[in-house]
Parts: sequence; C-alpha cells; structure tokens
Amino acid sequence: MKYQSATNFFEQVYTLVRTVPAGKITTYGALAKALGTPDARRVGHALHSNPDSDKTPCHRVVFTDGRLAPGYAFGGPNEQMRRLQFEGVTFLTDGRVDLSKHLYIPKRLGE
DNA sequence: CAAGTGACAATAA
DNA sequence: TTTATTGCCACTT
Repeated sequence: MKYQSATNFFEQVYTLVRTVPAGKITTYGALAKALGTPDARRVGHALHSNPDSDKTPCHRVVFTDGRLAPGYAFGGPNEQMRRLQFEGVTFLTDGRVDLSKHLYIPKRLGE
C-alpha cells in the first residue's frame, strides 16, 4: 500500500470495467472519461496493477484504435484475443477488435 | 525533490 | 493509411 489515493482510483477502474458486459469492449479513454480524468494512461496503469484478474475483465479493455494491449500480463495478447473471441467479440483481419460493433461506453459513477 | 518510465491518445508528416 | 512526435498524468527510482 504505497499510494492510498491511487489505490482508490484503481478500485474505481476495476469496478467500471466489471460493468462492461461480455461480448463488449471498452477503451482506456472511455474508462478515463467515465472516471472524470482526461488521462487514459492512469487506467492503463491501474489495469497493469490489476490484482484480481478473475474479477476484472481487463481483456475487454483495448486501445481507441481497437488494438489489444501490448503487455497483457496473463498469457500475452494471444490469450486476450482468444478470450474476447470466446465471449463473442469479432476481430478484423488486422487483428483489431470491431469497435463499431462491440465498443461499449461505461456510465460515469454517481450519474 | 527531480528525472525517467509507461497496458494511452491525439496530431503531424 | 502507417509511422513518428507531443502531450498528460501517475508511479518508480
């Protein structure tokens, strides 16, 4: 427990990610905005620190371009893609997620 | 306290 | 359209 405040923010990120339904995905920027911050990097750091991979579907969080995270800590991007496909997410030939079909924007907490 | 690094995103070329 | 650079903000050293 080094940064209590940040930890609180992390919890908010996890909670919001959990609200994303299966077969849908969201972007770092969307989560950041939903939490009231303009910086998507914070969300990325939060998910990297993600202590509960089973509770937090970080695999449903992708770049704004639909690209997968480069450092998925649970088996690599390959595992992430496999998991998304299993939930019904369709991938493009480029290896990107079809944002137009599966992009999900979470609601802001307390709204 | 200052500088470096990073699971990002927007803009420029 | 793809690659490179800049900006943002937090975390680590």
